[in-house]
Amino acid sequence: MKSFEEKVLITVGAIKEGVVMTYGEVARKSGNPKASRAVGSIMAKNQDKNIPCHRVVKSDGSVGMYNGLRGKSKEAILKAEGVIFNKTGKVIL
DNA sequence: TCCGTGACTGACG
DNA sequence: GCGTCAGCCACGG
Repeated sequence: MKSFEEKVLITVGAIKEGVVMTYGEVARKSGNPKASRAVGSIMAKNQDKNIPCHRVVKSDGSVGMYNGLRGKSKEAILKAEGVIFNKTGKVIL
């Protein structure tokens, strides 16, 4: 039985290029819909090289607080990935 | 085992 | 539409 942490890492790692997923969705796929907070916590403590954390955003589509990259905001990265942002600066889910 | 922390979410005013 | 509050969960010490 994999730990919730493992499931989260796998789920996030399975996100395709140009696609974004909310913490809530990741938590749900990981088996705990209400563990959205835990998802962020796990990532923050365990930023896996193979985990495209930048493809994970908040439930409202905003990029969240991720600042693991030097000055590079998630928005710029996601745009490069092909993700479309609306004029309010939020990702199209 | 208990406590603190955090890249969140939903509800309320 | 925005700010605030409380609830939720997993991990490490």
